[in-house]
Amino acid sequence: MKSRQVTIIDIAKALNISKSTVSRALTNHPNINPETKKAVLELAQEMDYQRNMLSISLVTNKTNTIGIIVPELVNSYFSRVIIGSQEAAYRAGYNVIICQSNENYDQEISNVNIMLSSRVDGVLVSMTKETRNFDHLKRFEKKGIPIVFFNRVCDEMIVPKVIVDDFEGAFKLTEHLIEIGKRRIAHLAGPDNLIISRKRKEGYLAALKKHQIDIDEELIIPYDLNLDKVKIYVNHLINLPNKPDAIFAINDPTAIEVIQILKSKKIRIPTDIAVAGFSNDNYSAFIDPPLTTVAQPVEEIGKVATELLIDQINRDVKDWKAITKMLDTQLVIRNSTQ
Amino acid sequence: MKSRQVTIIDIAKALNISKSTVSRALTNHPNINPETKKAVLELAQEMDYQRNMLSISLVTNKTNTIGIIVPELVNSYFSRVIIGSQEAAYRAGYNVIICQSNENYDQEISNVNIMLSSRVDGVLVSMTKETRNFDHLKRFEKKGIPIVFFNRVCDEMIVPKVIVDDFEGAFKLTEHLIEIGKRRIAHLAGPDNLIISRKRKEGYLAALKKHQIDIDEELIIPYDLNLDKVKIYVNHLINLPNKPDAIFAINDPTAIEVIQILKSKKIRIPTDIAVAGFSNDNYSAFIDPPLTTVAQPVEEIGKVATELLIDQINRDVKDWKAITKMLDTQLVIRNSTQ
DNA sequence: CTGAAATTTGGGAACATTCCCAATTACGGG
DNA sequence: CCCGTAATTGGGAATGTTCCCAAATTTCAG
Repeated sequence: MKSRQVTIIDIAKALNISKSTVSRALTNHPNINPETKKAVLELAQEMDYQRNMLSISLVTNKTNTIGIIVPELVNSYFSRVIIGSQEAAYRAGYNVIICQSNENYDQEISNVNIMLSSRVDGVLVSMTKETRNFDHLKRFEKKGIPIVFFNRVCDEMIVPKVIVDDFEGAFKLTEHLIEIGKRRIAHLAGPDNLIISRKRKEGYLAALKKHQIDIDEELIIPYDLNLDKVKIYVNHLINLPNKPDAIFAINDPTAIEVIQILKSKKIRIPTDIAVAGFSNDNYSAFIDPPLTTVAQPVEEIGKVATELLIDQINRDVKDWKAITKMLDTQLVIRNSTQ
Repeated sequence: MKSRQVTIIDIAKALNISKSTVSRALTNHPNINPETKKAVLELAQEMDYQRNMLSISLVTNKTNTIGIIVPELVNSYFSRVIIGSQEAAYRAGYNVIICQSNENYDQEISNVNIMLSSRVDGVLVSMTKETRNFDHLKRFEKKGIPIVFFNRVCDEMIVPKVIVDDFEGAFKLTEHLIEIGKRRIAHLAGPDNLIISRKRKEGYLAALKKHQIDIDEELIIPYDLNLDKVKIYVNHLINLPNKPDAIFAINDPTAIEVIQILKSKKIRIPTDIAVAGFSNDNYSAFIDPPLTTVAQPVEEIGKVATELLIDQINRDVKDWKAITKMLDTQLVIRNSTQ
């Protein structure tokens, strides 16, 4: 049971002045006698007054808070995006509230409601892997609350988006695998409704095509990003009559899981099977063998998305701009492929 | 520029009833005609009404929000605590706002102000490594806002705390190093003002004493947790005339850094020098060689701390209870020591 | 039918603040 | 010393909601 906090009215009464004057003193308003201001400031300090953002937000219709909706936090990718975002937000005087959808569509809807009732000034969203209907996200637009997508973006909505060049990253990576002599390159692909999954797969296919390697559908496994299933897929792949000599996983956690499984079966990496991931998560360099992957500027994504969002917040609805920023990736070659 | 949102008054006007009635319909108040309620609910849905938590919090003097102040987020330890906390908070109907102090005392003070002006119902705090004065944290207590410490706790304040048995963890770990035949065990210790640093060091010393190994002060290096300095200390240690045969680092990130440095110098782990850490961060199992460490139930810490906090929030100030929960650790032996 | 009780509704204060407009006070030139 | 202007202050509406109390309406026993 929180006790009542000090208000400007308490200060006003104590100094026998009006709350308007106290408000002016506290907000650097020009129309105030410096002496009065000094007295107010001193008493405020002494009483340990803290302004109540709730009422300020209520009257100004601005909370200086942005919301972030991510599928999960255990994944280091989203944590890092949040770190980048928080920093940019903090610098611009914004707070951040974070909601996890746990890759669950209904929870994403409930997250939207939380953001709406908290009256955030804008939201950053990366959708769940099961989101196929976007009505809940369109509610932000309808209410004039800017939304910016990152990573898992929504094609249907014309709003700012921050992504990386997934096609090119996957292309470079696959080409690298070909260059080291691999020919039967398997791909643990992501769910087809996510644009990043499709782009990465397209990059993979384009590289094979360029090097005139026949596409073997058997080597392309659509996978729902549930790590528990990786074992099944890897087992399936290595028991194929014509088994792969490389596995390109949709992301680093998956690739690391693949490595663990291959190691447990005494399959040599990369001699027997090379393994590569995507994202360059912060421990990918340390695992054994170190993982070849495609680095994304993850914190940068959070930062850019947040800056885009705050810019949007400061515009009038009719001046909203739907820029899509595509950031570059970088191939990071480590021992899992050489 | 956010546009005006739908309010209960809009609904009231549309249905030609009073805002009180609308409020009752929306809050499951018993004194309302079911028909009226149905009409209100339907219209609210249709107009996409979302209650304004700002005004609700203002009148109820309750935000259903807890604040978390942590030194940093890059560290996987704190991220994991937050995951545990968020889950427990969410289940109890609380939102979470997170502030990073970046291990900086002044920023911690500013974080306190943010929490105070956001009128959080309670706070979870893990202090910076430089915090030696606690006046800013005592302000919460003075204002009747419950505070719960975890990991880096404050001795001076009699409030709930959640810690792990650092002494015992360090003791078991050091004993393990002794059992595998190591005698000159170095310790990269944390800052002395942090209780966890002291406890871990005491555990280390107690194990040496139990096995009648002389304490060599030269092997105990107080270190400020700034990873960049690890290289200097490791270099110093391996250039000692009587160099160590094991290094026990205060935490996993430090231990991993130590491993990288030793590997770069072609020092064999664990044959020449064994390495151990503390926390069992989520990638410690994957590095090469896999790191021996002391596992803490990190998510559990966040969960327990949050539950303690919410319990405290629901009590009257005079019924506050200052329980300290000590959770158990577990020695995880991996190849970096065998 | 009547009147009392029960149900349902409305009005308005309260929450802490900002901001506009009006009122008061201070200042300075003639 | 007076009056116009500038500086400073106060009053009160507004923000969106809850909740108390009173008013209105309905229900039903007699």
